Amino acid sequence: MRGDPSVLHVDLDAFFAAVEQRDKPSLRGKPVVVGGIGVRGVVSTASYEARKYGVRSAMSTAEARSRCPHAAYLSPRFEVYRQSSRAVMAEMRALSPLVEPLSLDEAFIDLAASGLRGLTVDDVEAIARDLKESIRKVSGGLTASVGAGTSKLIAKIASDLDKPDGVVVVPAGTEADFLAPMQVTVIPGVGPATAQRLSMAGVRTVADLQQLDEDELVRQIGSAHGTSLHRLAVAADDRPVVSDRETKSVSVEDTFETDIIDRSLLVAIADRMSLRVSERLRKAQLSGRTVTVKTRMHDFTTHTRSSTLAGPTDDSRVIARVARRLLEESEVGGGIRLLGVGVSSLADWIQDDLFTDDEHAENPIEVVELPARPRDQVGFHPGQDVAHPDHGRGWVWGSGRGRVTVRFETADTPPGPVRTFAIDDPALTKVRISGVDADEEPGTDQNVSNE
DNA sequence: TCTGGGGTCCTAGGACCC
DNA sequence: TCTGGGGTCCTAGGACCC
Repeated sequence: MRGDPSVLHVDLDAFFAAVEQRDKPSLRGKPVVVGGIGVRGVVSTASYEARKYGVRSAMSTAEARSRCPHAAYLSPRFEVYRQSSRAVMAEMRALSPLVEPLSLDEAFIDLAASGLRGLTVDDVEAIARDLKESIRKVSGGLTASVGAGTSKLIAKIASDLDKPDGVVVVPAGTEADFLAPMQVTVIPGVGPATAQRLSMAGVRTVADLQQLDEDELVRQIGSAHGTSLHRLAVAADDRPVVSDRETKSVSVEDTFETDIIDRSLLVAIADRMSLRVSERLRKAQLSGRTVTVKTRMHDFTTHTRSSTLAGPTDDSRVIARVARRLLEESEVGGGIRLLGVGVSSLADWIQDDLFTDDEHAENPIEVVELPARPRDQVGFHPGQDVAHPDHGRGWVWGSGRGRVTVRFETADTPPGPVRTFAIDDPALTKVRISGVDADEEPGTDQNVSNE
């Protein structure tokens, strides 16, 4: 354990909402809620003005609306948040080369890695205030809260104590006493289920936890969790700050406004998800061997099915074909509220031409507009790709009674808006996307281990 | 007014191998 | 011919985080 409080945890205050208030002056000083705005939406971030009404992260947007009807409800603009996040992280890296981002709005900084030694509480406070000032400058006025201590655990907990816009430095040597009076749930990793188990053993505060025998703790909550929690309770935390953590999985999922029973629609959605997963793998220069399909039923029970290939792939057609097979094996029952496709067992190298298709690798998605002949307008089926001059590219969600419903994709909110057209609307043209076409049999079966 | 989307890590059982 | 023990891989599910 280090002797000075040289681990910093930086947390941007109400990040998504703060960015929206920064960019739209009319929202400043007013309640702002960023998250899913549909019927099954959930709050990502509430501004401090909205929190006064009891609006919280992870709350359903419906509940947020009933608590604070006059707030502004906004869909997240991830690309904008990513830009600000990059600028803020760059300021942190100017302070120390060892920065570990935890999400867009949070990171650890190890000051020892920049050669600073024997830092006093005053030194660290001054560094933290300078950092907050430079963050404010590069981000157009965003505030951050900073915690500092001799370990990640202490820094993380400290950053939460004086939000927003605060600085809390915990002196070396005072860590166990600092933690003792707090609820066990302040320790990251102790959620509702663990708290419930601990409570049955009479443990509510960290002080209670400090008294508990390690063997007893392991019996209550399992070996890995018990051992680490026993150490964290007495502030024995030597986890290093690690930059460049490797990605372990890439996935896409979507909760539908209403449950879906139609298997052909589910297949069309799974194909698109496979395409998006493939695009993200390629962008990150990754490939993976295990494809997982996730389904959430109407009653919220969640199932996963996975299949591991003989070698890694980033090919949308291979991913889609495995996803389809896994989906076929999945129960649809009374309807599915969520579908997801993911790839894991990642390698940072890509299986070469032995198994993948050259032409496809170079042209992962190609959009070809077909001429709009009247007879092309009939026979829209779920998943059929279409284009519209005013709305861009989209795909058929459903059709019937002379109308066709199209879902348009936008860069920031992938499920995109849904619009309905007359089935003979000449502006709506059919489009073909190569890549995951149901009728193309790619014939790379040797890639699938258990076929 | 029911519960997002992107992840990480852990557990447990079965297959399979030595 | 009644029965081992360890290691690794795969699958499924669950807890947790932001």
